[in-house]
Amino acid sequence: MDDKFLKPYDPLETEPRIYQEWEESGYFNPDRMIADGLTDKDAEAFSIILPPPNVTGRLHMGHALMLAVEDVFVRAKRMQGYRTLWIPGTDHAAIATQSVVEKEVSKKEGKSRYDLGREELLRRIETFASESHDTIVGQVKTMGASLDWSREAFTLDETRTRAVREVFKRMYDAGLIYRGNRIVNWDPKGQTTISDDEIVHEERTATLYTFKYAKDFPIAISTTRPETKVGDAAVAVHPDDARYKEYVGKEFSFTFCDVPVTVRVVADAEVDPAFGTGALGVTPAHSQIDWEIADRHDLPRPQVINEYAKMTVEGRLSGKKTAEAREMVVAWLREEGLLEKEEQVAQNISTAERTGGIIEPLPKLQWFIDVNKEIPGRGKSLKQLMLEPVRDGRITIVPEHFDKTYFHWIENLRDWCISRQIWYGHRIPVWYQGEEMVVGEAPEGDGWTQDEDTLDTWFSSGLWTFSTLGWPEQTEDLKTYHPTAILETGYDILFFWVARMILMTGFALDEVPFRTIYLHGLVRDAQGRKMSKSLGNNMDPLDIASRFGADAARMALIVGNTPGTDTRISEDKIKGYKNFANKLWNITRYVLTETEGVDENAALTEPDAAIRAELDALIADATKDIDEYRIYMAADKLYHYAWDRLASELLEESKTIFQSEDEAAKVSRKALLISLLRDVITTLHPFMPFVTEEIWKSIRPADGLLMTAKWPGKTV
RNA sequence: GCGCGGUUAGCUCAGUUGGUAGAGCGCGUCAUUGACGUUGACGAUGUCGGGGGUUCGAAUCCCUCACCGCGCACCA
Repeated sequence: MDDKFLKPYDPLETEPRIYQEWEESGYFNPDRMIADGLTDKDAEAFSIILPPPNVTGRLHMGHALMLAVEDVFVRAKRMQGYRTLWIPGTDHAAIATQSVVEKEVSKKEGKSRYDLGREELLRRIETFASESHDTIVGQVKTMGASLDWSREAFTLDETRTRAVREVFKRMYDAGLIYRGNRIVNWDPKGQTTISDDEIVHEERTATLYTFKYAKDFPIAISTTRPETKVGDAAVAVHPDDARYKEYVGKEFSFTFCDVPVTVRVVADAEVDPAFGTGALGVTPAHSQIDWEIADRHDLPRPQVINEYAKMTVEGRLSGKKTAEAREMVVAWLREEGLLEKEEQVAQNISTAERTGGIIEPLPKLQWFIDVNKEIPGRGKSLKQLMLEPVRDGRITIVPEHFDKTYFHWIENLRDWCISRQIWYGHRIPVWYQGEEMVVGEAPEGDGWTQDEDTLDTWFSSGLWTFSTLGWPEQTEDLKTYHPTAILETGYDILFFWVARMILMTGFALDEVPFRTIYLHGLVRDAQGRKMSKSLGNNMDPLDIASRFGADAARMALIVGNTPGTDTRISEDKIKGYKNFANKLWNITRYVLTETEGVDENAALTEPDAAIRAELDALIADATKDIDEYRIYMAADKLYHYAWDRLASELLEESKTIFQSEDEAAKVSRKALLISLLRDVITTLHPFMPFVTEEIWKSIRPADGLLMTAKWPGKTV
């Protein structure tokens, strides 16, 4: 027996060494598996593309969960003989990464991005991104992820840029991408537009003011933003509202807080006659809903607020911030005796997810993807392209009930604003010269200027399953591994990302990006709180791995964690699985000691054969659990078998047998123990790859790496 | 407002097609030079949120109510 078993299992010493062996073997790469005859070249493919972590710093426990779950599937399938590929990568995460670096620069040097300039800021971001990348790769390896590093991708590298430009051009040519002047979500703090999904609603109390524009104006209106009223073009009332019927169609001009304003009274069914005075002051340029009302009634759209959330009108409000302007307008209303009522109301305010800035709806010339337009030659819209595969079962969501959330979101989807006024990211592939415009690749010759804006980061992540496989080239990888088998990610990015992948893949490849969406929940602390910097309850996967081992962290994240449900993690739980690793270690020590030199193929006695059959049944069960995405159950079953059945019962009763005079029983039991241990270690490998691999070296020294061993009972 | 999920042992959660409730942690008692104290044995605690229904039988299916959490939308 190996001397190493005389000491308790030491994950810290073992894990990095084992990972290095795996990497050096080259077997994370399926081509190598095939070349060495470990995988059949005609075997069914099984592929997962790693959701690329943002290069914004370090990984957290949510990433550790993602890696653990995906590695379980990948290792199990690899052992079952599938042609298995798991591709790593990172995401440039445009807006997220740029804000982190901007904050840093502002804190350390007191400089804004405009002080640095585009080129210098980009240089800083790239340095930061590359450092983050290296940290992240190190962390991913620590967790034991069996990723094929030879195929690593980055959302902003050359191949991915080619894919982005190609999709952009095809969508543009299909008339799905258009440039339009529309009201967008402007983040004055980040100085960029953002999509609807990047908005976070915060509940606050606000004052609702009820007043008339002028003494001789017949209708009172209510608003929480009186400063915007200098940009009003209409007052809208419900068509059936008897109170205001006589005014519909009439136009009124007056001076409102030094600003000349003309409003028309219009009838619009969207207006709720029961709210406030039943009359709505319409500010087309600074409210989404009002913009739509303006569409219906052909109203002018005077802009009165700029990109810095400052007033652009003449008079006393000129150049004032909106908050200050609001107070001035209220003061003016009081002076003029126009204010009728003030009340406190609860209000959801829109803020930008990344910067916390309060969103200012502004009309701007931006790029959009039309989700409702029929795709030429396809007879359906992008929206339908997103709905159909989930409806007809080509894509399954685990857990299933999330399909309702998915449908609900898509049905309410509006055109996707894809241009951003930040500098880090894929620059919009459009070049201008005078009236001319070229889309796709840079045109020859001088005098062309590229669009200043960059693309929403989700545009490039939407291509991830096929851009990582080399598209638009028709590569072997693309043919073999696409569609991918599983997309495993957090339910919180179902819309941001998952839906966009279905959209992009449906459009570009007329295919689904994956067959199954496995959604994991949030990892919370022992008290059920979200992990956050401000609470100081973050767990660092590296720290956990160094104290308990990555195997223990993986088990703790997987057992009892059902898809779609948040999970709590505590050091106690992780410690429990560290003990389990040691338990396996000691089981091995006992079996090795007792079975030295015995015939492992000896015939089993009847009772021993029954025990062997019992494990076969359990493994069949656990295999089915893995196939049906219940890895939390598979892990739990194997854990209990190893500890409660194998160690506590079978090993204990073996002691009696080994002390007895029954030689046949002894021989049989020894062979049995060897075979039970071998299969327990094998089937636990996807869950606890390090300790099982280390044990394998001692129990099957001639059989190569456990990661390439055959899964008992099931092959592809 | 619309939608989704949850409510099971002190705590955290499993419970796959309906068949008289499970795990981990914690707690209690006992054991011990044993493969392992990172141990073992034994033990206690449950009107499975309330009510109703279907069924021979419901934690599980249906209806309803309550509370908690989340998502989307949003009233100006």
